[in-house]
Amino acid sequence: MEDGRRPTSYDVARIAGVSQSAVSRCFAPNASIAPAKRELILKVAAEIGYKPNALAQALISKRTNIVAVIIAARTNLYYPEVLAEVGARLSEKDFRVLLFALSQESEVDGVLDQIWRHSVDGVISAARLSTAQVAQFAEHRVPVVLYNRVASGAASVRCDSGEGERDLVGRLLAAGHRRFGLISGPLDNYVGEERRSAALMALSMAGITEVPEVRGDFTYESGHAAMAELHARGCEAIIAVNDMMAIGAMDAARIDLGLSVPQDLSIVGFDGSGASRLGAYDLTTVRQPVRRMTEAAIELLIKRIEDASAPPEQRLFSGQMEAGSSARIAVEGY
Amino acid sequence: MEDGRRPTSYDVARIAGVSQSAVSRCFAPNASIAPAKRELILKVAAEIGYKPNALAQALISKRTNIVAVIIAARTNLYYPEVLAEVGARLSEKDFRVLLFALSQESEVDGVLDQIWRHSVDGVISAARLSTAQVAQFAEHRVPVVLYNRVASGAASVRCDSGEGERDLVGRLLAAGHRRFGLISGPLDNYVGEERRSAALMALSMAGITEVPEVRGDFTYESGHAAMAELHARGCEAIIAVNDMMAIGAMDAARIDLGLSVPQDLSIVGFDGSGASRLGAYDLTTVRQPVRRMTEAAIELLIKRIEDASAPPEQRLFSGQMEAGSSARIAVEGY
DNA sequence: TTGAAAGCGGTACCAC
DNA sequence: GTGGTACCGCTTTCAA
Repeated sequence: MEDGRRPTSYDVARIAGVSQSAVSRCFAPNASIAPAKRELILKVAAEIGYKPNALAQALISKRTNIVAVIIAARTNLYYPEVLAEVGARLSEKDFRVLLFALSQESEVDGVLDQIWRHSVDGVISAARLSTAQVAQFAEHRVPVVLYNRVASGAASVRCDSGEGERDLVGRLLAAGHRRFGLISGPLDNYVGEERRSAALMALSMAGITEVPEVRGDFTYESGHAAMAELHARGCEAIIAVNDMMAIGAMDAARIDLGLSVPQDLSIVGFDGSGASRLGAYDLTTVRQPVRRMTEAAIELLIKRIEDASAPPEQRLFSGQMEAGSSARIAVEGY
Repeated sequence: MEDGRRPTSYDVARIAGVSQSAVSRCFAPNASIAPAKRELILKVAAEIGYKPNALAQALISKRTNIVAVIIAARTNLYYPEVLAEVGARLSEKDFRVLLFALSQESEVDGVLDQIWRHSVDGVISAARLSTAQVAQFAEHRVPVVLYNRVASGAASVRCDSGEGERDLVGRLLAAGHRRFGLISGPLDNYVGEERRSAALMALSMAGITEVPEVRGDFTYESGHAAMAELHARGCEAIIAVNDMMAIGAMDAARIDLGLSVPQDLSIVGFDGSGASRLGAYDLTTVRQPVRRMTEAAIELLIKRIEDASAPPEQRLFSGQMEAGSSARIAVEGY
């Protein structure tokens, strides 16, 4: 076997004195093979270090046991948590992760191309997909589950940003805040816009329609920059649509503007990402149930991989308000 | 073609009235094919949506264009930056990433098994590999590049923690600090131990041999917990072997112990991770040149993929001291 | 239970 | 330049 190439099932067969088919069956889930023969084959296989070639298996069985994970860069400065969870859950189920981390949403088409070529069994997308792109999944018969995104006809798992945001705004209102400022996200981002409109809607129902708004790009820097402007416009309660921008705003408020948080200014975020829990920030935010969400995403995906006719289900989770110390809010029933 | 299966090169050949070989050549890098025929084939291919099957290509050509990336969980609470860089650089070179995110270092063996089965072209490992494991790479003829790890006989790219740590300690000493405390990492972690011994060595050369030490696990929480103990033992300059622990220590110092940083206490970290730059911390640390390091890792890897006989090179980078405001240090030549 | 043989969808080498 | 053909390493009938 030491001739350089890796051992194949034929090598095992030859040495064990059995047919190649027998070797194959030995490594199949419900083989029909005599125990003694099985022992022998496994022994030989172990000796020469034989492992089934995943490529060859996939080529014929039409099953790669690979799931592609697409993640948009900007969207999730907090994605490590999601990614780690997804990876762990998938490997428990014996799936490997082919990762596509986009730096631009425009790269999606190229990624899809690769996905088709590699015949992945399924896809989890935390990047925006157009209707046309979602349609391609159906054409190619590749199940997809969207993570915190929506698209008609596609399965999805998401955290109901609207509900969480309304909760947050309601509590800020109940605590007496009236001069709000909004740090929103890019126009093309689904969750950002969902949170933005939920916040504005909740405010307008309380009679507050003049809400200074600055659009950021989910980064610390953009939140930091937005703060100065909102302060100049008299805002006393800042609603940022994600945690990183809230944290940037908080630093700008405290360090650059010399304000006390939450005495002079209340700031809330959204996500419950790692950074929000840092002691220096202790952000009041809405935590997404990442673990439950990733589990659901994988459950939905595997269900659709195993039964192509399963309908594309949507799962909605609610976030958990985390009362930090970055905002004066009403904590109890308000 | 609408019979459910995806089009193959035979389908294209049949419709275009050419041989299957011609179709194959059409999609090969330096085809030898008549321009007119080429046009025709590409047109038909586009019409029926043909894409070469990566599995079949890989099976015969022995090239998957897939690189496995192994990342250990604890080690890199800052790995998103590394991962994003690696992914971006690899896709520029037309490689896909098969991601293995370990939650336990012990999972490495299982991961290696998957790696062999999937015939990846190369591996980048930011997880510890035993000598035996490194040897397996050689046996399987899979090039590997270690990221911030070392192992004899394996190519590696790393940031010289020793140099950076000595620099940091030297500056703390020059600023007059004498009562040091060390927050180190797990015993089995290479970079952690390298930084730890560099710090202790530098201190001992300055005549300081009594250095209270608490071992953490690279997390915020462990740094936070370590602080109380070090403070109780009279430390006034805290050296944490990574940023997250330094940040945890800083919060403990300021919030729980009511100390002013850096007036009462100096704290330094290591990595230059995203969190260190947050305004509330503005950590004095050593920044690893992540971008240059990932580029080097990929360059080394691709070189070895293309020329299996290329010797396993080691590249060492130096970190850049970032003078934040978390420590009183000597800034100029000391 | 077992082995022979036919593919899976390509690449590569071969005469022509 | 072109098509024929062997073959990559496995799964999957099928007949024995």
